[in-house]
Amino acid sequence: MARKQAVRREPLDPQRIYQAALDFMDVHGVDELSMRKLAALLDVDAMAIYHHVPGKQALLQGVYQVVLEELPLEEHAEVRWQDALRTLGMRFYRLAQRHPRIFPYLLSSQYGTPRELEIYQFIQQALRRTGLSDQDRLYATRALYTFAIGLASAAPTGLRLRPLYGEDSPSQPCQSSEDEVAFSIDLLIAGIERWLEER
Amino acid sequence: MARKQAVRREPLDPQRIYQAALDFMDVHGVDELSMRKLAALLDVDAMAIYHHVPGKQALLQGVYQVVLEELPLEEHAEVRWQDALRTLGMRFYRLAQRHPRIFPYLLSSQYGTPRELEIYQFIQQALRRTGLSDQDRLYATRALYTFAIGLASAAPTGLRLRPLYGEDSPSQPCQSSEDEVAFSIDLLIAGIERWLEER
DNA sequence: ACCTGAACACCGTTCAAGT
DNA sequence: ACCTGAACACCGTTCAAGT
Repeated sequence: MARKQAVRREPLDPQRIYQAALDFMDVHGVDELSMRKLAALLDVDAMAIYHHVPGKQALLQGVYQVVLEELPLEEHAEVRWQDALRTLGMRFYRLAQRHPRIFPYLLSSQYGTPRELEIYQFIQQALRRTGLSDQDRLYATRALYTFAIGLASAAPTGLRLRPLYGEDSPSQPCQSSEDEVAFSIDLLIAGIERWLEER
Repeated sequence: MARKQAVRREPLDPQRIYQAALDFMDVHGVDELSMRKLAALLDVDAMAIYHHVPGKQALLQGVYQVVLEELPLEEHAEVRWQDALRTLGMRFYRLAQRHPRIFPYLLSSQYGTPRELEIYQFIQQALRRTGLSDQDRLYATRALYTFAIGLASAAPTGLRLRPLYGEDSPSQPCQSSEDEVAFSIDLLIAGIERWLEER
């Protein structure tokens, strides 16, 4: 007991709190998390957390930021914009798949994180190489970003239609796959290419 | 007081409960809703609701279904698939705009409603007219549906990036518009058309 | 500086009881 | 059949106090 207290005495910073919350939610789901349980997990009084994180909303935002930081964003400028976007999309999909219980929920919590902005700018940057007009590039960026949000929200649970189909309709779409996501991204890229040809 | 009780004595059915919850959440947001407040709104003891709706999760699902039923789905078979999809997309966008406080949240509540399935099948039906293979049509349907979810989740709040930009960057994307959504949908449609040309 | 503990104003939900 | 009211096991958060 006294031993346990002695073992862990780093003084509880935001990163450690976010990480513990993330780990817990990955296992138990978003609804199960409470400030009190999280505190117990960190071996600390419930209210200690409030000295490092302003409240629950901020906690969830912090977790979201931590998750998004798992997404690699190095830019290789020599790469075709099509490949840059395809890679980003697939990575984003895999990230959402790694955290299926929390991604849809975090997306709904209205306020963005800095990392989200970086992703947005990455897309914008890649599209700069297409020669689209400013207006069209803005629109295309948002189309891609919107799609990514849909992907994160829907992919983990197979488009949320699982409970509506009977078990016995194997041809129905109950699992998303890498193939499918690649197809979707290519659809958007092909749309942009066609727009470029016709402009 | 006794008068008030006399005025409203229809005996409280699920539809009326869902509608009251929807109206409340449109004004006050999702987080503000509680079973107790909803009961007060319906002029009823808190626990009366449980005789018509199994619990809060079911309540939210019911509300989601009610909202989605606002989306018109009549099929005009003679219309080009491109136009059918464009119309559906724009209507879905406008619906999300009419309920900006609740759409992103309802999307995150994991389990689908029957109406969601109908929308999915509407898309599938429209794409049947393209001549895509079964596999490709399935993929394309899901790409479009995924995009719709992103739209509903992101559009109401301007892609959730608002707080990340300074007030003073007018060129930045803080409002989605009909134009922009139309552009996005056309991008996906163009992608499908190109796929058809190349197959 | 960092953490604690009691307290406040709520929750969703169960269950026995009322009419 | 439909509703009520008390009770249970929780919440997030505030605030004064401890070390």
